[in-house]
Amino acid sequence: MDPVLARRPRKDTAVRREAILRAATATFGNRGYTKGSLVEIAEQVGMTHAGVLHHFGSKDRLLLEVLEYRDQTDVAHLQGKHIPGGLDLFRHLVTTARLNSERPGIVQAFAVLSGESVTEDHPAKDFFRDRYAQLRLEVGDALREVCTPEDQPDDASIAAAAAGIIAVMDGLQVQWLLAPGEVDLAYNSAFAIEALLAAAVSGRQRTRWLEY
Amino acid sequence: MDPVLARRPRKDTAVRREAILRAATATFGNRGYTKGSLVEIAEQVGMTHAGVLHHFGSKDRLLLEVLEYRDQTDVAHLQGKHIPGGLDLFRHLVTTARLNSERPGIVQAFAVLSGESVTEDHPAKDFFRDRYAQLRLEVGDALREVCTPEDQPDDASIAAAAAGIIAVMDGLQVQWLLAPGEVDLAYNSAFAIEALLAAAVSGRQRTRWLEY
DNA sequence: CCTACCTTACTGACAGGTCAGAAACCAAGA
DNA sequence: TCTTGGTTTCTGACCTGTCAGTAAGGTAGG
Repeated sequence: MDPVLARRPRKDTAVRREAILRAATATFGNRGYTKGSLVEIAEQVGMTHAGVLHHFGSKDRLLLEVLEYRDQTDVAHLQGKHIPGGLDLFRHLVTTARLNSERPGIVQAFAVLSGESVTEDHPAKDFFRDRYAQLRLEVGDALREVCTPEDQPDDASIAAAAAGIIAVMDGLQVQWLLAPGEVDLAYNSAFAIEALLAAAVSGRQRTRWLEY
Repeated sequence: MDPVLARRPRKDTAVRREAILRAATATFGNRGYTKGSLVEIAEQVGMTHAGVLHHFGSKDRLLLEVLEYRDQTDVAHLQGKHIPGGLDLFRHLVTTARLNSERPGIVQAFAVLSGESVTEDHPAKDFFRDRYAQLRLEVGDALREVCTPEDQPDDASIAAAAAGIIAVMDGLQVQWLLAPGEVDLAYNSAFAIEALLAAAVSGRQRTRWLEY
């Protein structure tokens, strides 16, 4: 028996699995991972929950595939499928914020799941830890790229600004999801990113307001 | 029968209820509200889960009392039990961030619960919506107070800076909980607060890096 | 003909909530 | 002081519902 010919999926299986991933994104966003049930996900694609388990094995694995699928489709719309560097990265972040304000479903899923991920033994804990670590590195590199080589900020400022930029985007999403009419996600994100960018770049000559 | 004399609690009931609230804070922080069970909370105070329900009526009501209890004890350590205004408010925020880095339990509870609160029909949704709305107002007022009366920033900048300051503190907490060794909660919070403060105050004469 | 796909049927675990009653408590009356 | 009666506190048993996961079987595609 040919092991390559064996266990090959049927032709529209990929489509079916994508439908499940989208349904799971919606359900995990609306209800959270713990409360979101496989039955609810399965119903959206006209299946029983056992059918979903056939495709993904377990609820944990489904969650991880949902997160990877989101990351993958997020980069897909970028030209070159590659996150830019330097100032372009910050322009990309602002564009992403604007784009996000048109798709509350995905934003909600990520906001809910990243919050849940800090609980004990959460299946997405490693995913978010690694994701944040990588994002901090990329944003930090972009910050250094923006500065002139002879006037580089110290490492602490770079690290603080990078973590802050990522943090403010996440935090604004939660406030926006709770009160969409009161919080302008795109504008506020842009404002905060620029503020942190300026603080890191202007470096030592900026005026100090607080002692810390 | 005198309705005042009737239904009076016993003398150490308040102590018992506080113990339950602390246990619930720990459990909701570690497991989340949905996954955290009344049985686990009850065990920490040497009770059955029916005993907990006797005191708080339902799991939802317990959660709300936990949140109020946290807010209450948070203001208690302030002199005058009153959140300051002007520059003192931002100093208070930095102090709170430093304090928070010594009590991961409470930070975790708030991070997890605020994330969960954006899900459908979550019992803490109103709490967090109202809390953020009030915080934005207070921070916004403090920002205006810091500026000179003749050079007030526009409303959009005030709103963006206020929401951003709150957002960055929340977002940093999540990153810190996931990787305490890699993220300096206190320093990064102070850096971001100062950056946003500077951006709002310096107003129109600041250099622009991004178009938005 | 083999196997991917999916259903039906089922299990065991665990959840929050209800209820009757035991026990400790506490104020008021004798 | 002793008793009495109502009340708070809390348990143990139980109910109903939900959940992820498993097993077995059928069907149809390749």
